[in-house]
Amino acid sequence: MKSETELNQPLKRDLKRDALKVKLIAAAKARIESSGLASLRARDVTEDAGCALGALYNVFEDLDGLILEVNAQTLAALDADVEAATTGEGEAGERLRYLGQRYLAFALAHEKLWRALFELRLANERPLPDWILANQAKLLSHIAKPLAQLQPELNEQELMIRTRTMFAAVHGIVSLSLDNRFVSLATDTLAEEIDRFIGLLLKGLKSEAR
Amino acid sequence: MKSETELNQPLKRDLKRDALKVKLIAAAKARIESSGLASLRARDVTEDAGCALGALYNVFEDLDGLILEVNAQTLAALDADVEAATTGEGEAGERLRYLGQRYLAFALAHEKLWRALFELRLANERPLPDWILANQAKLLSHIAKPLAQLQPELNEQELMIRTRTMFAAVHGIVSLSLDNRFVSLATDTLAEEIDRFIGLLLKGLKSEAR
DNA sequence: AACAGATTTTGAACAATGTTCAAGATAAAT
DNA sequence: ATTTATCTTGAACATTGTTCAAAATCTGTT
Repeated sequence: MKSETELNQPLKRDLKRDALKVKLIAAAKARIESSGLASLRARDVTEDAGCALGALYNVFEDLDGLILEVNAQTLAALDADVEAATTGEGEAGERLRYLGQRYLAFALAHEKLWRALFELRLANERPLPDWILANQAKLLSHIAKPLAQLQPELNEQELMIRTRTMFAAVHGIVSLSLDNRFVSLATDTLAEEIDRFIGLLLKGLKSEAR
Repeated sequence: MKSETELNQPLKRDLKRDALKVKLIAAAKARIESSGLASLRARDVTEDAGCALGALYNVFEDLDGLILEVNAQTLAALDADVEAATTGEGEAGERLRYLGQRYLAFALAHEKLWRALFELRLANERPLPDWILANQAKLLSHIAKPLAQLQPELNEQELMIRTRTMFAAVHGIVSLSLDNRFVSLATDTLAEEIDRFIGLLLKGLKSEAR
């Protein structure tokens, strides 16, 4: 009635459900990648995935739920991309500069998916799910590690705040540039500018440290 | 046929048209201020302004056109607010720190209107109108002036880029903080964090200069 | 195998919303 | 006053996210 015998193999129903979930996420990701989040349509996605319109609402709470899954994958990809920048050896400042370049490179290479991370606004103040917050925290930890080396006197709370500030600053530069808001810039000039900017912060930190 | 006599007083038609424009902008501004850009509705605005739904499309190209006007007013208000930070005397670095505080204060005081500046995404890559770009340039000039004093060796092009970078960084910090307002810092901690951050940049600049 | 109960799938229908347009109202020019 | 140009109106249209009742499918039991 409620489930199969105690030690259970997956039900066929659940397999289909999972398969559909995967197909829907893939379809949504492809759509966002090529046309951007703003033009994502429930009908397009379900057609691409080969299911009925209503099926989306069996598998996800709503369209936002589906988008969140795409964003989770994007965050995971960004994390993998950035991992190399902190695992490598090298001086902490160098690693931070490299992180900045990686972040810019990812944003340029997957612009529409990357933008979707920040464009999604959940309705009625619905909070982000925990697993997305955890992914974000993991990303920030890649900045926190070298920063902690540069500023060993910071306690955990302070380190978190400085980390977030540093990320937000670089993100702001990348974001505003790709928006073409205010002023626009060639991409290699942008890379240089970010490197110079992080270098400036590092100089500031060093002159603070002594 | 096409217009009244050569030296013309304003036509009654144009007066009405202008009055309607003003009322629509005021209504849209009030709606955004209280509920945010995302929940702005053409029907709400026209009802508030006391005109028919279709009238909006006589006066503006579309709803985005109306929003652009609200954003223009917000930019103008921000400009007025920030003006004091650069006209006052004081060392250039001090002025930049003060600018950061002003920017944060404005964002906090007019959060929804301020967010609308960046949330508006024009359809099909329609470019921002020139008069909005000019407003933005004027704002940036308030940063450029003290920055030029600190880095007199920069040519105009470089100065513009550095200015934009500095704005984008501070904007990123403010923006991300207000986005995560559940997890975020208390507003006075944020103010301190921004001041410290700008101070760090200034330290970097000084150690560069020598 | 066959049946009954539970679950899922489907797509038509609904509600919300930006935009258009033809007809009536108003203003301008003659 | 009459004609011509323009504006105003709100019903109608197109697009979209979401729901729901009926049909299809799956699961456990006999």
